[in-house]
Amino acid sequence: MARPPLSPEAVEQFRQRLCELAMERIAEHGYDGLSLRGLTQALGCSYATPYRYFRDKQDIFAAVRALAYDRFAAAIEHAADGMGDPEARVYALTAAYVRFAQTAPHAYKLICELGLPGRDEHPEYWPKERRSWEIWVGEIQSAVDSGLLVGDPVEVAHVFWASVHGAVSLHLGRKLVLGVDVDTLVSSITRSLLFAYQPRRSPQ
Amino acid sequence: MARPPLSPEAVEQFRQRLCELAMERIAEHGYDGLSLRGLTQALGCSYATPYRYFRDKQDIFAAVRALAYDRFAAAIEHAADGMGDPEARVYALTAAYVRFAQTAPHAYKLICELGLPGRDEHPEYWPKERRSWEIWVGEIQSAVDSGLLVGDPVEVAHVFWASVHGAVSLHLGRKLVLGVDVDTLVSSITRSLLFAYQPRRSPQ
DNA sequence: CCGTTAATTAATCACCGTCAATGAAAATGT
DNA sequence: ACATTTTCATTGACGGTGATTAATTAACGG
Repeated sequence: MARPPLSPEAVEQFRQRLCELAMERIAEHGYDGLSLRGLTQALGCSYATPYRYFRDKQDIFAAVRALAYDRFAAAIEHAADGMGDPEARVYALTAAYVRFAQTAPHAYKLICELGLPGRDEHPEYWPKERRSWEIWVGEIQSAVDSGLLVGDPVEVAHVFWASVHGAVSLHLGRKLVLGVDVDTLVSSITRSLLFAYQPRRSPQ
Repeated sequence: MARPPLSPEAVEQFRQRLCELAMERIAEHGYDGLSLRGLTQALGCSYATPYRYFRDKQDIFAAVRALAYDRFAAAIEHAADGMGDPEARVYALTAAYVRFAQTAPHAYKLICELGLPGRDEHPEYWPKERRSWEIWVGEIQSAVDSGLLVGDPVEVAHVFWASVHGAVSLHLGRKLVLGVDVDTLVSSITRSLLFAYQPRRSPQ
């Protein structure tokens, strides 16, 4: 005999919409550059409305981070599905990494670029960060198992990750010199590293 | 017959001290996270004092950026001086890059990590950014000229830069998995890329 | 209409950049 | 020694914006 509470779907929909916009604004104007007032204005609601869906601003940040982590993991998890050739799998993995950073630069910056505060205080995201890393190192592990690469999988995974991330980072920061695009750069990096870590008779 | 103005050295000293602190705070709390009030409080002076040494807040940002760029260029410019072996020169270059990021992480973040000021809005720093890049690509050019590496120097320089920057970026962001340190990671990367771009009989 | 919930508005408190007014400091001329 | 003059630095105030909460209004189902 009263107005019914919002359906859980409606709640989730609002949270999703807010997180999406918040993610963009954080990636563009930095962690401290997000204001509830500007956010709600762009969202078309009053600046007190989010307090029905989130405890406070910190809670919004937490939700945004969770969203970004989940998307990143999903983007690279099935990148190499259906590919039999080990080399093609590695190329697909690094290409998927770049594609994610290009199609969702805000999410990528949020994860790998901006050093978000609360990283040490909020350990609830350690598992999500760890999962992404395990997907990545697992793919490198398969490449080693298949005989495509040699070396300690963790070390090789770090080298690949650092190099690809570096290219993506420079691209997002507009540091790449004119005429160089990130796709060919990552392709060159992948090819070079595949060559460097290939199995050979006489170790270097 | 009056109180003499501050000596240029004293002025420069204050500006230096302020820029140093501002650099730290910008790297930690972001470009917009710097407040004159907190800055001056940590500096031990009143919040109006900086207006004797800088026009406004924008002017402070300009000085901080100039300082960071100059230090970076100086750090890598003479990294390979006195080394005759081309391979040793490349190792010295990447090692100097990492050492700068470790000893002056705030300056490094300001230059390569936080892309906030934007070289489109503030074109006065494009020359400084360009100079650093020219030092880097010049060193790679020498390696190509000496026969250590083959390929387009600009492309090779990008690959080396992206990879080393990626390792440094992950290190500063505390993303490296426990047990992996950035020095050995960059060493591995340098070794791998030197191997990948070495001259060989049968091109890949 | 009533009760309940959602959403908006108003209000509180804190902080920031900037500048005018004010006080302190220091060297010179007497 | 003292007053004067120029410069330095602090304080206080203003206009603006931020987060957050209390009070108010609108929306909906019985």
